[in-house]
Amino acid sequence: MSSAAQPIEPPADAGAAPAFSPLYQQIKALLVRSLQGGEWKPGESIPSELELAARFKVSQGTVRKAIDELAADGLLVRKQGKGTFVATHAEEHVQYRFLRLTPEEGASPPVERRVLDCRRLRAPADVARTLELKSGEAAVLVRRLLSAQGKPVVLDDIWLPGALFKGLTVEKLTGWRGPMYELFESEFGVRMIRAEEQIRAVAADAATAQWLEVAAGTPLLSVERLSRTYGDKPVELRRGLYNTAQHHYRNELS
Amino acid sequence: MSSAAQPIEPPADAGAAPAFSPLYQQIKALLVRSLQGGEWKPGESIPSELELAARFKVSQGTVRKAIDELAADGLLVRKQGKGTFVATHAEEHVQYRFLRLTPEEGASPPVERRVLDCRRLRAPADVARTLELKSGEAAVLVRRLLSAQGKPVVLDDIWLPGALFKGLTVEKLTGWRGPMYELFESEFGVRMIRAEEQIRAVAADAATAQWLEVAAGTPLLSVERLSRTYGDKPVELRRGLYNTAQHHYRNELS
DNA sequence: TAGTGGTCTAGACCACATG
DNA sequence: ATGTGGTCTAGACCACTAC
Repeated sequence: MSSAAQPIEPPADAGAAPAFSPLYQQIKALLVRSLQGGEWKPGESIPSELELAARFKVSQGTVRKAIDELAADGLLVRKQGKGTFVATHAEEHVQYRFLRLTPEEGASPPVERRVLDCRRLRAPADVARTLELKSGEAAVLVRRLLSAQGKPVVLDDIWLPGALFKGLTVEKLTGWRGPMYELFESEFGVRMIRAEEQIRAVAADAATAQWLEVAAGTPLLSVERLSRTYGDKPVELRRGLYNTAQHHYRNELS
Repeated sequence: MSSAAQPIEPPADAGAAPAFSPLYQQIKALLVRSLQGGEWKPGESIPSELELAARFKVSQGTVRKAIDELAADGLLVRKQGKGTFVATHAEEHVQYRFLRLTPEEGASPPVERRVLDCRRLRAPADVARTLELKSGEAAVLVRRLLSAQGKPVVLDDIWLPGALFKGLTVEKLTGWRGPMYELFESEFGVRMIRAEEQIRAVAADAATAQWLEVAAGTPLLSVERLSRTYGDKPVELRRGLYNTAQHHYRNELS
C-alpha cells in the first residue's frame, strides 16, 4: 500500500474548516452517530471489527483504535470472544455506575427507594439555564428518598427536560426495579454518558431534616450532578443531599 | 516471522505460577521498575520508543502500547516530536493535580499557604494502620491552612511516614514555592501517583472554626485522602476540612 | 535534516465463547 | 470448527520539534 490516510469525507473545506482529524477519530465520530441514532441499542452488540473495517474501508487496526477509545469513554464494552456491546446502566451489576456513595464499615448500601413526588412544571430559571431549556419550558421534577436498612440516606431532586420524558409518572418509577437510568434508557431512549458533580457541605433545613430523620442543621453533603448524553447535551440535573453518618462519597484521583 | 510472543523471562514456573501476561504488560512492569528505581527522574525524558524496543527486543508497537497505558495512568507524559517524559507534580500548570476545589463564580482559588505546624511524633494507631507503619513508628504531622484572598478555605492535617521524610521542617515547607508534592519529589524522592478520597459532611469544632474563621457547627467538607506511590504503597494520609461557602469540590463521572 | 511520537496497514497467531 | 476480540510484528508515512 502506497499512502495511508484517506479521509472518509473528502476535504470539501467549508469556511473555517478545522484541521484534518486522524482516520480513527472520524470512525469514532461515525460510530457515535450510529449509537446516537439508535442503530445499535444499549446491551446489543455492534458489528465485529472486521465488518466495520470493511464498511469503512479501513484496516482492522484503525477500527480497533476507535473502539478502544469509545470503550475507555464508557460508551462501549468489549467482551473477548463474544463481541463489542453498547454500554448500558442495566447490569452494572453490584454498583450503580454513577453512585459514589459507599457504606461505612458495617453499614449497607442505600438500595431501598421511595418516590415521593413526580410532577410536570415549568422549569425555574436556574434549572432551565443549566438544562439549556427555553425559559418557561416544561420540566419533570422527581423527588425520591434512598434508604439503607430502613434509615434514609439520600434525598434527591431530579430535574428532567419535559420534552424528552413525556410519560414519566410516579407509577412508572415505583414499578421499576433496577437503576433509574436503566428506565430512562429503555423507556425514553435517553442514555446518560457522563456527568459532572459539584459537592458542598450544607446544613439540613427543617423539611430536609424530617425526610432524612436528622436534626435540623445537621451537616449534609450537597451533590449537584449534571448528566449529559451524546454530544454533551445536558439531560438531567440532580440535586442530592446525603447523610454521611453511615456512608461516604468515594473518589479516586490520578 | 513465525511465532509472536517471546516472554522476557522464560517460563521457569515456580510453584503457583500466575498465567502468562502479555508482552506489553511485562514491558510496562519493567518501565515502572525503572521509574521506581529512579533511572529516569521526574521531568526527564525516557528513551525513545525505538531505543526501548531494541533494549527489550520487541517491536516498537509493543513498547508503544506499554507507554500508552502508563501515559493513561498519569505516570508518563508524551510530547509529540520531543519525547516521552516522566510525569511530575511540578508544572502541572494552572491547577494542582490532586486539588479538586474549584472557586464559585467570582471567587478565586485557594493559593495562599500557611504552615501552622510540622512535628515528628509516633503515629497514632489509625494513622499507622492506614500508612502501613509498625505501631509506634515515627510519623511527620504537617498542619497547614490554605486561603483565598485572605479568607481561609482549607485546614489540612498531613501525615507522612517518618522514615521517608527525614529532614522535613517548617522552614523547608514555608520556604517552598509551588506544590507541596513537587517538594516531596525533588527533596525526598517520593512521587504521588494516585490517591483515594473519602468525603463526608461534618460540623466544625471549636478549634477548627477558629482557624477557618467560621462559627462552630458550620458544615464543612471532610476530605480524607490516602496517596500512594509506585507499587500502591501508601505514603500520605491527608485530612482536610474545606469551607465550601465560596468553593466546591468538583468531580467527573463516566 | 534528523529524531521523536502519531497514524495506518496487512497479516500472523493467541485466547475465549459458542454451537 | 468458527467467529470474536487480544496481542504482536514489520514497515510505511505523517506531524511536530529541534538544530
